[in-house]
Amino acid sequence: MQALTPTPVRLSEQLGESIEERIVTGMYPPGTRLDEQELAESFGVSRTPIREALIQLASIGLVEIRPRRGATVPEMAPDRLCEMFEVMAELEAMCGRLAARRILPAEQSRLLEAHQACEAARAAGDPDLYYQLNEVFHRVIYDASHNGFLAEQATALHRRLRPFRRLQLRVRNRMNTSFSEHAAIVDAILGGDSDTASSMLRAHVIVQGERFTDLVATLRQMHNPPEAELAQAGA
Amino acid sequence: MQALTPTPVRLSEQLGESIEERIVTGMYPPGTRLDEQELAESFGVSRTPIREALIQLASIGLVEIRPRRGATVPEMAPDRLCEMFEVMAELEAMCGRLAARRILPAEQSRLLEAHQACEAARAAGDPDLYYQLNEVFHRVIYDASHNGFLAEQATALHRRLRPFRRLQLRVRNRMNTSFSEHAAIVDAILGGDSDTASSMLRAHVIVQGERFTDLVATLRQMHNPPEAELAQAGA
DNA sequence: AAAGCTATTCTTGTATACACAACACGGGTT
DNA sequence: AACCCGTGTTGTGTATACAAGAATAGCTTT
Repeated sequence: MQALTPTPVRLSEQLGESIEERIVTGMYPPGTRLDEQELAESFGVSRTPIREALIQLASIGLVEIRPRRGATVPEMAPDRLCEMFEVMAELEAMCGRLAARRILPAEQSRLLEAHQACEAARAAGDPDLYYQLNEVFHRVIYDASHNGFLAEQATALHRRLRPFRRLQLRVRNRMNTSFSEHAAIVDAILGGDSDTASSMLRAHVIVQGERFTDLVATLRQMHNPPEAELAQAGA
Repeated sequence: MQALTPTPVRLSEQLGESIEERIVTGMYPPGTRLDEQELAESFGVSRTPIREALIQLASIGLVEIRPRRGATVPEMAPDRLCEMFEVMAELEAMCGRLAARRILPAEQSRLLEAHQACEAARAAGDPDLYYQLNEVFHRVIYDASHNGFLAEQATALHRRLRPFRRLQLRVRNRMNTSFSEHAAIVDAILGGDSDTASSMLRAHVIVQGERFTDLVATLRQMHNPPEAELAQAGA
């Protein structure tokens, strides 16, 4: 049946990514019931690969499956989200600490490039572009830690927090402060100062999870699909 | 068909745990091909729940699924294992740091109880019992961090490293050194010294991942199912 | 005899069918 | 009128059937 692609890979894998996309973009806000039949029809496949995708997403924590009661998008309590940011901060700090000690010349170049790319986006005042390049920047640091498992864990959690980060980039002039923090982080890593790199990265991430009120506002915004944002951009 | 229980929970869930058990106990050593039909017959169920269990295990990293080529128990390269211990050490350190600041009176009691239970096992020279109580000890610290997400992550990784930890408890007098390290950790946490708690826990875990030769030996032992152990227990 | 190609077989991936539990709705009773 | 119980419907959980790709073995050819 294959409604999506000539399927060189597992269909359930692709479905998982599609469903994940629908969750993190807010198309399926927290609390949504994920009916297997509906999803199956929506994707033009049978229930089997849908189930497999849901199980996979459930084991990452992106959906919640209760026996005989189906799958739902879990409600992210604000404190839960803070916990996740707290862990993210520590993972990033660890990446920075290791990267400062282990980074290779080629990676140093990549780090500088990523940083300069962010600068361009900041100067242009483009939050969406900055958001995208910011991901690259952090990913370079993950890889420079030379701990593949750590990099995987960090990437996974980063992806899961993606929607929240993204919305927070629009508050105040977060983009500018974020960029100046990046500069200090680059200095510390390139200078081999692992302690500074570590603590700066921790602080860089934690600020996003610390502002409770911002966070709650962000969550509310996710529940009501971003009409305000669209209106803002459109008018 | 339900060969296992009157199934109050998902069958694939239980099958996943059973298969996980077979993997971590060495019944399915790294590199083993996990044939869906064989597993299905072995458990007296159809392929469907087996597939779901395998997918779930794959998303935790406990098995590896390559499209159209089936599931296998991944070969754990020693450096990969070191990476995992490095991350585990950092998670434990974070738990300790937070626990030292946030632990409640009731949890303080539980920590002391767990520690004293370990002491009993150490005095009795029972590595298996010590191993078990050691898990409880660490779990108390995870919970005392009052970061549920962190506790989940730490528990998951701990489980995944279980078989390696377990075998390493038998080398030298690891049990005794482990216990004295525990004592210092308890002091630091109860004394509210988060920095000490953090660095002691980091060191406590990292030693297990640092000794490359021990680790390689452990891996080899996993490939040749533990006949020595069985003979020891049987005779 | 060795190498390459083809056919067969075995296993995974997907679809469909069936069973059973949970929820909803309606009728009866207190 | 409100609450309880039974029945119907909906949707999950498991089994089975079918299709397609990958591995293998046998055959042909050089």
